[in-house]
Amino acid sequence: MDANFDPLLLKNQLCFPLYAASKAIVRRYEPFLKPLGLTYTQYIVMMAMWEKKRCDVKELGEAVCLDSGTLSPLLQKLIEKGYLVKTRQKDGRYRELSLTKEGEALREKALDVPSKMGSCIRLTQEEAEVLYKLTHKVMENLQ
Amino acid sequence: MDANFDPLLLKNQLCFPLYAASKAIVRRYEPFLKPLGLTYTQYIVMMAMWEKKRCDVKELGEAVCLDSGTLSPLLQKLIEKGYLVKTRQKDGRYRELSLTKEGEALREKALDVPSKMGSCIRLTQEEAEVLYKLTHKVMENLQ
DNA sequence: ACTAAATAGATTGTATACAATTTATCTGTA
DNA sequence: TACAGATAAATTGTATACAATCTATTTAGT
Repeated sequence: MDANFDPLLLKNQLCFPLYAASKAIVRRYEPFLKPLGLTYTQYIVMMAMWEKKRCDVKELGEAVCLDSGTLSPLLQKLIEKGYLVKTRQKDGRYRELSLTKEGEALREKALDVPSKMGSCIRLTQEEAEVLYKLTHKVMENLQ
Repeated sequence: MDANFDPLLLKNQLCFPLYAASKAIVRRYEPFLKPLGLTYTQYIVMMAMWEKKRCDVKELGEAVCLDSGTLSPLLQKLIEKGYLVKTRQKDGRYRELSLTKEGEALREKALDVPSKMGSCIRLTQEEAEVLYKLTHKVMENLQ
């Protein structure tokens, strides 16, 4: 460790560019998502639902890394937009979320969002793979 | 491109793990920052101020990638905590931000935060460097 | 069956984020 | 010197995030 190394300089931070890049990317998504009537977080939730078709709030929260404090009002908005429905399950503590016809149909309109974003980000295939692996590793390793 | 490749599966997303990792890291910072009376965003702003000593709101915003809509109320909180002061400049459109004695002193208490976080994240030196470079590259390339 | 502990989801309170707008001030030009 | 346009910062409105708490329901032990 260099005696002159300042651990509190912004340019010496690892987490700050991660945080800034994440925000910049979310911001860049918005024009592609606006025509679908979705914010980025709503889009993530819809991706989880397109995959699962039906699930409870807890399972959804684990898939998208959000707690009920964030999900409850966000799901309410997706229900009001007509993309999801929420029903009570036999075990009255659970709610079952499922896609409406409109929610299913929205997937078609979203199909080209990933490739549009891909060309905005402009990483090589290899760089993207390394970044993918490292961010997953951060999530797994964090303690 | 594999015909079975589904671009909308969460596991095929590059941005989602970046977004999730960023949030997880910010969450992990909080217990280290709580004793300093700072949130993560406030800590980023204080790092910029420890480096610059004095600057206007626009320059600070560029350093930390935040706009005046986020900074105005956040700076107000740091001023109320006694870490910063804000004064009018000759050009009345500008405000000069500067550190108070307490703001300067806070830096000493923050010195071990980076190493504490480093051991939470548990990447090798090389992995950290690659991640650092790739997140910077994303910021530069994004268009 | 009764009830304490556990669990799922909702609510509350605080703090970001950021687009869009507003306000205050300054600058360039006729 | 007016004054239109530009610029910095603040405000407004909407949407997250998340810790902490609350409510409804179920489960386990007796």
